[in-house]
Amino acid sequence: MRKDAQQNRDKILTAAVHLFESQSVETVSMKDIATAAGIGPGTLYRNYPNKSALCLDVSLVDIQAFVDDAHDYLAQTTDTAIAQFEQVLTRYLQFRERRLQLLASIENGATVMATYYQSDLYQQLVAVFMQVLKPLSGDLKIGELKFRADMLLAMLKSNSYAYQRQQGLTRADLLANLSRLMIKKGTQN
Amino acid sequence: MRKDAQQNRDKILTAAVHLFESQSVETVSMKDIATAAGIGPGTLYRNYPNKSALCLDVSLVDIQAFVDDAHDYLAQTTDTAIAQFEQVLTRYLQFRERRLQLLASIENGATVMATYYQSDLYQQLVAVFMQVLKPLSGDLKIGELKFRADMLLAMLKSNSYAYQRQQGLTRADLLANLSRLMIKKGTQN
DNA sequence: AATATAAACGGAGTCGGCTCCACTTGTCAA
DNA sequence: TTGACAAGTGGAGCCGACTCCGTTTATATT
Repeated sequence: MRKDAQQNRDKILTAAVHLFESQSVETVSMKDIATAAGIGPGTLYRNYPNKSALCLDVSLVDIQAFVDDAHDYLAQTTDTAIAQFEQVLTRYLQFRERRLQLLASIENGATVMATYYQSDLYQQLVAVFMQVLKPLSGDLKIGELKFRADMLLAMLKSNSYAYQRQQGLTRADLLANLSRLMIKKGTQN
Repeated sequence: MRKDAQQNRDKILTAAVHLFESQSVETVSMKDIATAAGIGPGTLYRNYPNKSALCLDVSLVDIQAFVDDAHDYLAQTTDTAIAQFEQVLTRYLQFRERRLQLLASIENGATVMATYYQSDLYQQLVAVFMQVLKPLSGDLKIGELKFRADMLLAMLKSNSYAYQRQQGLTRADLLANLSRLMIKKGTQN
């Protein structure tokens, strides 16, 4: 990779982060980002095939931070299995709310999501949820556990928001419902 | 409503259905539809605020057909509860595959989805799944049952496709995983 | 039938995502 | 150092979703 190309990549990311901080993601156009980075639209698009991909790259660090935070928490906690599940879920929901717009933009991009699902980071995310689901679920084959973690992440996507839309379903209700669903009686903690 | 306005509404729907049959939904532009219907873009957009809304209207009849079909099946079946659950889910997945493109377009429109969730039709859809989930789940409060039905629908949305992306998860696997999750031992059938 | 008017029309125009390609520049071999 | 060329650039331009508004028309009233 040429040195100037690397510099441009950095400039894009910095510009995008700044713009996304000062305006809503939707109202920031790709042209705005290119201009702020001091480059042309063509260059922007050679680095990122579409807006969703750029949003994903901007968010990567935050997603990784969530995963790391969850690992730290799980490494040192003495909470019950249920409390761990609820704790991790709560943090995930908080993270999602903080990055609502970026995540919505990412999740609307079908091709971007397809590659994201293949990524190591997404597998780490799944692994975190598998870890907290495992003690709740009795003895489950690994594939089944993975399925449940995957399902959880799918239903919490921004375009779903089962719990937000269903008027009057609070986060506490969501947690309670999910716990009840995932817990096999007699096997927790 | 003026008579000519009603006629235009009909023409739009007919034109849209025809075009969606002969090309992919994505490649049909709103202008194409307007032209085929013999009206201007302005008129099209007065009837449907966006493409997603039009796609939803085109799909309404199919969704209703699925609901009716499921009701008919449930009214006359003697299958076990598990078989009923799998039967209804299978038909739903088949319906979704048949209308993949339309549903994807609908589900990408956040505002359209928000109103769809409020609609009677969506409530009917939820009710169908509540009906097949109920005998699997032991005694659940109505709210909890509704939550699970909602969750199911959310995870099966086109932009999720948990099962398709997770390479090598067949429809049979999906059914098996969901059954295992939803069945409370000792209460099925 | 004539008229007033609200309802509806349609197409020119805006805006944003994205592409294409003629041009520039960093790099490396000689 | 210089020349060749792959790598990279940037902006004009396309296309499609969606809006705005001056014009037309159905219909209710007289």
